[in-house]
Amino acid sequence: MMSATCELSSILTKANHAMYQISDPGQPAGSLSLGDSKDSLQLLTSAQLPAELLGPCKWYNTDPQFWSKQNVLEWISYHVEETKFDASTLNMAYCTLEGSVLCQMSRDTMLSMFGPLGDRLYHSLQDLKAKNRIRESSETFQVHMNSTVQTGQLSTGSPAPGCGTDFSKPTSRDVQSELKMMGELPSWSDLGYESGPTSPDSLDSSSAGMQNFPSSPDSGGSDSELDFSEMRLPSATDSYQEPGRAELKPGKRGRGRPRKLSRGAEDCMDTKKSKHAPRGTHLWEFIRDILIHPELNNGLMKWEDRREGVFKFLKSEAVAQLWGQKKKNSSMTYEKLSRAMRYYYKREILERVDGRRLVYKFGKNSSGWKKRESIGENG
DNA sequence: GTCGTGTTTCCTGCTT
DNA sequence: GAAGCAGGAAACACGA
Repeated sequence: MMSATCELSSILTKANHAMYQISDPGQPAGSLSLGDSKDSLQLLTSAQLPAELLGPCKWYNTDPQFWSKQNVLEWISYHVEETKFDASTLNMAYCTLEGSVLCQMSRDTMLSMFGPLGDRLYHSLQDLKAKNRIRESSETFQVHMNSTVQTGQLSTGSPAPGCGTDFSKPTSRDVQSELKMMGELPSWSDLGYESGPTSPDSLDSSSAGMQNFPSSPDSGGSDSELDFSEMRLPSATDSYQEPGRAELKPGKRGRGRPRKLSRGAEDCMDTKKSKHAPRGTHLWEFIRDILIHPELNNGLMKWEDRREGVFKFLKSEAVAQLWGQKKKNSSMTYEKLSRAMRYYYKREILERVDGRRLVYKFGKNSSGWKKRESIGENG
């Protein structure tokens, strides 16, 4: 029971990680590299994604017959999230079947395997099979049309969900150039969380070379339906001086967090804020998740004493940037992150480790980092 | 609208 | 001097 929960949680977490990956790694000097990460996680559960954003998900656009285990996992994770299904009741072995195997199953078989979720999964599978059959034939038609009429952007007329591209949104190039301006900024692809073309946005953006723009949820319900507008990185104009702040005496600012842009201005930039956005994973969970995936965290952090929950930041700023990516806050720094970490002392989620820089320890109110709790993880 | 929570931002002072 | 730590203060986002 626990293991299934943890595993699925970890899967969802990985999906979450995929979300952070916002550009192809330019591999700046000193940045992280994992080598070939093609086989690494490409999970996209899209918990908060409306169905219409799922079009570009790899599994969505692939005939279930050809689904890899990864696709199957993504698909199941998506439905788990959508239905708020208790993942602990799932047998993880069933979640990593090949698509071809899945396709041969009867409804009853799926019911017995996935319980109440089986029915939904079965119908979803049937729908997707049908959809992909239709699409294949329409694509064949479209290829023909493209070669005949060079429109550049020939609409199929019945795009997959999520195809309603807003081309006014920043493209991957925008994002990437912003990233370059920021200097080193490891993304989850750097960490091995290659999201691949599973992103709901990636379909549309593929024309701009944007294959890896994941979206998605968090393990705990995410704070985000990610899209380009939200992943926007700071431009020169973004280092905002808040209204009112400028009126303070020069050289010295007032205490406290400066006000952000006015509502109106904010809305212009970020229309999605109005939607309810469940809280994302907390910082400590984010940290924990990095730690319990040592094969993927690629030297960002390490355990000093796994049993005791003692860990160390190896690339503090990189972790902060990653956290910033997750929170869509490109100005995140280790200093700020560490302040948030220090708030955990009071709540005993973290404990102080005196005299050691960049070293923290999980406290009694944290969970999921112990080996037993993070089944399937090493470290 | 209010409140609580969980940050985020900035600061000062201290330590390594 | 730089980086990191500690913690105060205030702002902000979000859910209840």
